[in-house]
Amino acid sequence: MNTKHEEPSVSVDVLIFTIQGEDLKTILVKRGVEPFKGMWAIPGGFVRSGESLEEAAIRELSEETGVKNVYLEQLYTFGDPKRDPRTRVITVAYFALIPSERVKLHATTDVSDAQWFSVKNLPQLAFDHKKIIKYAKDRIKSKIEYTNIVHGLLPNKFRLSELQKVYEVILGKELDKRNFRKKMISLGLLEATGDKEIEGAHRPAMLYRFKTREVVFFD
Amino acid sequence: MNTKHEEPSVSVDVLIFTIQGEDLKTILVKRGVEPFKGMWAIPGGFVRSGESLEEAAIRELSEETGVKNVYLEQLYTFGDPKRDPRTRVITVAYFALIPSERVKLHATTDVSDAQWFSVKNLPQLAFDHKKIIKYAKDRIKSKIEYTNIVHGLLPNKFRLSELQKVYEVILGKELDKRNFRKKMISLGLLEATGDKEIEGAHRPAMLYRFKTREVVFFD
DNA sequence: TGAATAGTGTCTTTCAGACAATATGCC
DNA sequence: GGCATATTGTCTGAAAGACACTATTCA
Repeated sequence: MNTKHEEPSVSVDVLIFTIQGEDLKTILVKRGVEPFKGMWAIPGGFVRSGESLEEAAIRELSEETGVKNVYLEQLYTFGDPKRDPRTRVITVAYFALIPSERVKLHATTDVSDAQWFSVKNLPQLAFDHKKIIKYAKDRIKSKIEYTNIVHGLLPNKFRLSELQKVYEVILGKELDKRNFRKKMISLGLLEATGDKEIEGAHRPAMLYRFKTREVVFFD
Repeated sequence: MNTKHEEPSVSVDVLIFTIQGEDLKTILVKRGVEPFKGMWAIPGGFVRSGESLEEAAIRELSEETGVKNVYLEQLYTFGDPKRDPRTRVITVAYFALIPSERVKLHATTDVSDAQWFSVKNLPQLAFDHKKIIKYAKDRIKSKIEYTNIVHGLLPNKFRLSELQKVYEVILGKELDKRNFRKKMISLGLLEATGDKEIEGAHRPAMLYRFKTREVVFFD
């Protein structure tokens, strides 16, 4: 039997998400090299010899944004032989969630530009990256319904109305305030900090935090 | 910046599951080559140059069992640099579900043996395969709760009591017959075939089938 | 008629969802 | 006092879960 295999290259792509205002946004980089030179793409790079896939993802994330210690999850591995028109590249996609306050961008050497884009309004994308982003959106959308991963998108302390807004943006629909708060409190994953946030000419809000930043499944 | 990357090898491992009696079982092969020669392992092999990951998984599945057209899903990609003690191998794990009636085994060239094992009673395994099997069990366990993938473990027509047994084996607990049937029927995914199965000295059971073998999410 | 599995209904509790008024702080 | 956001409870309907008896077939 033929067990020959020409070795494919393996890359890691990292979808970096945050919430800004009414939008779920993701970082795209303008490619400085062929193929698809000049087009927008998900940040990524090849896996180095000593590093694990997750380490590679953390490295890419750090190169792109400088942030560390954020929520990171393996999404899916895309390996269609024609997804890169030149050579065989299998890519392991990860997604990261970062709080909007920590949003910065680093310029890196092999990209001529990097920018946040609303996922509702994406440019034309290199490779199969459109499909990958859709896959990530679907994963996040379903997973905030039965886990606490939303903590990745929020600062340590937050108002319940901020939390609700994140859900509304990701689910793409408005939620009832009373039912939302009742549900969130009853899950037992939040604790009131005792602090209040004074933000304007109105009643200040109690600040909450997640008891744990570990992933908890509920339902 | 150093973008050098020594190319890792990429393999596809396929966890093949079925229900037999009271057990969830999976196929393991005895390795005929180093590393871990003589130990049991999940069937797998290297991805060939022209084929997609899923095609590679289908090929492995077919080599191992001869079955085609079964439920197949990408599980996770394992890429720790030390998971293979000799060379760098990144493996994309898939799992397949096959109905117990279609259980057969093919001997293949690079294994000296292949056998079904209850996942409750596994031998020592090569590589990180113990972890991979646990990951698959957890995925199946959670996914039968909100999708119809259980159809992959059943023949076309089946008794509701068979269906219930599959759930009980995978979830590891007994279920109430009346509530189970009420729930299954109410999901609207089943249809009565009109046929009955006569099996012994007792009332024959109505046979049902899934309206579709596509994956349907519920809840 | 006995053995074995199939098939069925009610009650209670829990959770989701609709819905609106009062509270607090700053200006 | 006016403005802006925070905070809170009730009712209803749907679904989950506990629970036991009758039906059918064959030996």
